[in-house]
Amino acid sequence: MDQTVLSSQVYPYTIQTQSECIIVNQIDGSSSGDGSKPVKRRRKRRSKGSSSATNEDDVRAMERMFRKRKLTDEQVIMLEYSFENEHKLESGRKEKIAGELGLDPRQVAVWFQNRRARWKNKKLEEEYAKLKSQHDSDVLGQCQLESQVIKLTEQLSEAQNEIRKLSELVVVQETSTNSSSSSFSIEANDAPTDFEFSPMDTINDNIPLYMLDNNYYLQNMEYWDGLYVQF
DNA sequence: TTGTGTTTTACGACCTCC
DNA sequence: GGAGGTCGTAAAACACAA
Repeated sequence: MDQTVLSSQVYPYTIQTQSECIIVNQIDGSSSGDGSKPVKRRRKRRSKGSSSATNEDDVRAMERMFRKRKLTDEQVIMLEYSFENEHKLESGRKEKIAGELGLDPRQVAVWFQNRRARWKNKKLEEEYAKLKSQHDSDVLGQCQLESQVIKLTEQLSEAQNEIRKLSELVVVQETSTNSSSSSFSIEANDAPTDFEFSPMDTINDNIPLYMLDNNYYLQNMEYWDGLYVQF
């Protein structure tokens, strides 16, 4: 840890302390200057723009870098409290907070910038979780609907098979009946509407037949594939 | 103790607004 | 043009498992 810098908890750090720090590290790179743990020499930040930095710029950058240290719990609590009230930081407020907490206004500004970034990330995570939950729920609903479709399709298929069997049975009955004295037809080209049936006859004494338009129909019939068939 | 992952502090580059 | 914003990133500080 950078003990030389961290020993000063209140901004501004003395230039002397910072300079000592810089000098010690520039000369040695392995000592903090106070006999404590070695201080890692910080890598110079890469520059996106022009690389024509002067030595003065380097020194200033080093001084700025060596200011870094953790804020105290009290400072963080007060900053959080302030952030709760207002996420933006106008100039007067920044100066006021900095004065109250003994921080550099620049530190307050940076803290708010970082805090806004964290807040935004948190919001994004919450939004993502919400959307994911909704999506999962939708997928589940879709699965349920699809299984329902499969089930109903199977039922429909079974019903169609049943209809086909009964249709064939009716045709067989018709054929056998036609060979005897009574004759009737179950065929129809159009579905009759608004009619009333009354039992007129039976097939094999147990299937009732109904008369309409001089044709015989079975009980519980439905129009199916050009025929009236019973269910 | 050390390696590693996460959080915090700080900065540069770039953008917008007044 | 300056102040203050976001974004991306460096590096210290910290937590924690091995």
